[in-house]
Amino acid sequence: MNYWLLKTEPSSFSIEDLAAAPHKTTSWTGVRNYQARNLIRDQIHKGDEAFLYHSSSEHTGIVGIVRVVRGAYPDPSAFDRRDPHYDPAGSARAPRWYTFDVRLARRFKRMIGLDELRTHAADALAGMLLLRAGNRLSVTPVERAHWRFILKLE
DNA sequence: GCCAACGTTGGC
DNA sequence: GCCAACGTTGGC
Repeated sequence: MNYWLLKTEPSSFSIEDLAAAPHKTTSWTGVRNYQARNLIRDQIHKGDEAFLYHSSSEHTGIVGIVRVVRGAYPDPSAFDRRDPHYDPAGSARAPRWYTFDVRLARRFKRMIGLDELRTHAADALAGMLLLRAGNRLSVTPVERAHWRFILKLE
């Protein structure tokens, strides 16, 4: 089983939105970055767990945990002309973009802020991709040791 | 294949 | 809103 970190902008989709969704489940659509696509398509599997991270907001940080309930399948939003993430380059036969489904496992009692995570960047969380300067990848793997350490911060 | 221009991400 | 860091595009 693998661990991940998924970024979302709470102004467009927050953990509150996920909590209110049917079955507390959503499909993680709209990823249009090849590196993230490859992770989704090749490495994210049913049963994996991921931190949910709120980015681009007043308070940025990890707000909870989701579980992958369905592995990769072609992202339908890429085939929808009216969708802002529509991409005519793909086809049903040769899909370019993938999605997967997650269900809310639990919300943290408190947000573990980016600033707090950074205080451990040189030791316990050394090498964590989220903390690397200039990292913009919306889907990143999380090392098991980092995962455990962050859980203890809560 | 190079690289400048452009668009996006995301912290601040 | 600013801007640094990236990724993508497209001319050559």
